[in-house]
Amino acid sequence: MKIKNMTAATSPVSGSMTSLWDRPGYLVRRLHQIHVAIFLEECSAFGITPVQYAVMTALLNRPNSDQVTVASDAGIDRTNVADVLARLDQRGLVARSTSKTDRRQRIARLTPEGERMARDMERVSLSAQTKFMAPLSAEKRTRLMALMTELVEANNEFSRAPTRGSHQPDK
Amino acid sequence: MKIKNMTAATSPVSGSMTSLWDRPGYLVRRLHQIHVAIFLEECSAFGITPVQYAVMTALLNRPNSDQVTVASDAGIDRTNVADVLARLDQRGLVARSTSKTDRRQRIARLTPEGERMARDMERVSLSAQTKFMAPLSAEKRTRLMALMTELVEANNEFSRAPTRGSHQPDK
DNA sequence: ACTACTTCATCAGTATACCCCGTTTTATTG
DNA sequence: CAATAAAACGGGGTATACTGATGAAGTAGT
Repeated sequence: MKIKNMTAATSPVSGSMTSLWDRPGYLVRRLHQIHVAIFLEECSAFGITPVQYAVMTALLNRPNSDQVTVASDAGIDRTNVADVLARLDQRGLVARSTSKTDRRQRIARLTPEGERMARDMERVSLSAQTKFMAPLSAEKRTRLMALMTELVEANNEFSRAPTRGSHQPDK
Repeated sequence: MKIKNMTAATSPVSGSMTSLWDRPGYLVRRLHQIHVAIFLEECSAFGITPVQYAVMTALLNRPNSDQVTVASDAGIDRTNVADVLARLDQRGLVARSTSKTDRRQRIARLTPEGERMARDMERVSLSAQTKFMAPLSAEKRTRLMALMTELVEANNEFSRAPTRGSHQPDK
């Protein structure tokens, strides 16, 4: 095909010529896009999306959580969690009930099938990670993970889905 | 606030206890989430989303492109570009017409208002970038950008919206 | 106890992002 | 040149992600 460097030829633009590739937001969006594509391909046998898997993992680590807790644990918007849980419920992977101590809360937990599937998916989830990070050397992978973690932690408050909990015992 | 390390206390889970924070996909998703939130806040006066801004930038750099070219330049799915262009068209920021040389193609270009807004947005776009990357030192910012660029380039093929062009004259 | 505030959930609405499928138009090939 | 392949677009469908509003249930202040 060879369509290379034709921007300069066809662009009558004057000054800045800002490339999208210089923008962190563009790179982050593309990275997200790529990861979702790889994850869906690797996990096509399960028909589970990355967000659904995050929710299932959150419920695996802390069963019987209300929706706010799940949202916080999984880093997902409150409103969205309800939709995701409804889909998982409909597939029989999650069960929901009203809390007895606080009748506002809806408590969610994995069904036996859901728990089994969550554990089974660990393998393909790992292979998706591996495939995603494969182009980088081991050292670069470690550095990237550290930088992303630092940036997410520092900017946590800006998201509508801030995690209130701890992923680490906090040194 | 101080809600720390309550996972271990409430989780009856046995073996693996995989934290979401160890998964690159989770970090990438959160990073994307956070960036969108910051961008929308900084650019609230314009009412433009990150994707819409990417499309406008693509049209600024290469006017009169068909939708496939815009999709490739902006790193967006083909189907999605049509929706975004329709919204920008409706707001009078973009004009569309059928190509004379290939009647399958719909050619898009910025209107004068669209071009003015795209240029005006450069300032707020930059401040959104700055705010997003602020928690990292200058050196770390550079490293992160380099790592993300490398990973996007290497994994470009896996995305549904691979860029066919070049952001660099290629070496 | 009554009011005011907060919290949890839900609904409606918008935008992104992708899929599959079908139609039209162009390009290719036997 | 006709049959076939390929490309561009659109429609229909699903899932994520967030805003704003509403209502229900719990908490706190007076």
